[in-house]
Amino acid sequence: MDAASVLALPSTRHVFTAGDYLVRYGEIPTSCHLLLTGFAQRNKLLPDGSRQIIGLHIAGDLVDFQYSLLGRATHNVQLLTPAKVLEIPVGPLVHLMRSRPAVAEAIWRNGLTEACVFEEWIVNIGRRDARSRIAHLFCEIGIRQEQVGLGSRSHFDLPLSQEQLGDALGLTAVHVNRVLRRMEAEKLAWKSRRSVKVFDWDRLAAVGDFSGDYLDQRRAGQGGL
Amino acid sequence: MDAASVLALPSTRHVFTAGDYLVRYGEIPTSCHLLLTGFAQRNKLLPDGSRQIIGLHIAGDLVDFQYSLLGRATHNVQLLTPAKVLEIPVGPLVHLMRSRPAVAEAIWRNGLTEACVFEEWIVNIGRRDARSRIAHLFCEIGIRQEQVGLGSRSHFDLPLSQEQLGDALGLTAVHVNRVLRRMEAEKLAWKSRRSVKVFDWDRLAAVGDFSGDYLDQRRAGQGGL
DNA sequence: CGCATGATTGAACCAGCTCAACCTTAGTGG
DNA sequence: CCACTAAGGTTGAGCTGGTTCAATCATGCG
Repeated sequence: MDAASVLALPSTRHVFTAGDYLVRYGEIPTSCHLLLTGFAQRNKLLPDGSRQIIGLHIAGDLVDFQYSLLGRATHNVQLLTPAKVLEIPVGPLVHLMRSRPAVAEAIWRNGLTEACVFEEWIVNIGRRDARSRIAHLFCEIGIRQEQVGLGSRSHFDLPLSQEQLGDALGLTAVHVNRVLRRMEAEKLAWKSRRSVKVFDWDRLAAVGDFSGDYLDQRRAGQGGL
Repeated sequence: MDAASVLALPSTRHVFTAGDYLVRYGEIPTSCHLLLTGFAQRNKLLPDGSRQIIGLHIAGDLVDFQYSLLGRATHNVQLLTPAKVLEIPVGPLVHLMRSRPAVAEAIWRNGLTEACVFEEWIVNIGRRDARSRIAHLFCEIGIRQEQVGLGSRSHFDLPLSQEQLGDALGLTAVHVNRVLRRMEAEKLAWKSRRSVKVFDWDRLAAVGDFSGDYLDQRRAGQGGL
């Protein structure tokens, strides 16, 4: 199994608390992180102090391998919750990928799926209103967690404050709050401190213009991947 | 040379006109495209008919290789100008990558840089106002073209209509127009039909909160890439 | 010359922001 | 077990960047 061979690499286990950094902007990375439990977030800061969250990670995600191949980190990676993390030196992982193409291709496909998520985020932030953005994000996270066996699409963890939700969606915490209240009143979905309950999945997906196709990692193309 | 070995693959040359599709949403890709001349754009359509451009390509870009490894295209790729395109079957390219790790790694690094551009787009659209968004995009395209020897950062081609500029930046054509006029009056930059003249690069970069670091492909990390 | 596409401008409107106050909740220390 | 506190949620009021709609102007092209 690919996963087993990654886990067999030299690595160290760490326990972090919410808010801890896995990677800081500008750092030269020497290792990457496999999130065993908990949630993480990648973000960039702007000169005026505002923040944009550019991606979310759930347990099982190999958080920053791709980026660790670049000379400098282009963003921060920070934990949203206490978490257990496996820290894997980049060198051995690259070596493993060279010797086992199947591993390389699995990791690569993983990166492709991530790119598809990026695309969706751009569309979401660029062209949808607040309600649709929130709905789309809820759908994405619901499906991703269902895929790895954490909760179901109708009830799953999402430990983001309204402020952080705003930072992920290009919105203000105040506005997120109002829209969340509205979505509750509409019986679409309900967000508590750390989780989401979806009352009507089909309607939520329609509101968010969500199609989960792009999250399916098993799609294989011509190239033999 | 890596580039030479890619060019030595079986491939067919095509000449397209502006607006032609290289890839359509939902298609099953069997080949990828190297843009020899001209400009291309990747986009997604929304149910209400609006469009979000999620990336721009200039001559020299291997437009959609990464995505051709997925089962179905997740977006459209369309030409902005007449263009010469090399169409390369995916199979042989994957084979080449397996037999020549250096090629694989070059292509991979290329994909990483693209991911960095994605990140910046999310930040741009999510957290910057219209003037900064436009400034940032101008800087990005200017540097990218300078890198490959097409024009200079102070004067380069950018054959996007104001409508298309809006679609790339999450704005309206009308608003793009007004902001462009303002930027001209401020002697920041001037956009004609098909090109951009930058009057004051430093100020433009400051307005767009632009740092070109992320576009540098030569950055190499620990992994030997 | 005539047409089509894109640029420009004005006016009214509104989704989302800002500012500021107040409320709730979950810890924490005693 | 309770008082205290800090972080985050909720709400109101006023404002504004960007949108919408619609008309007019420029331009390139057959």
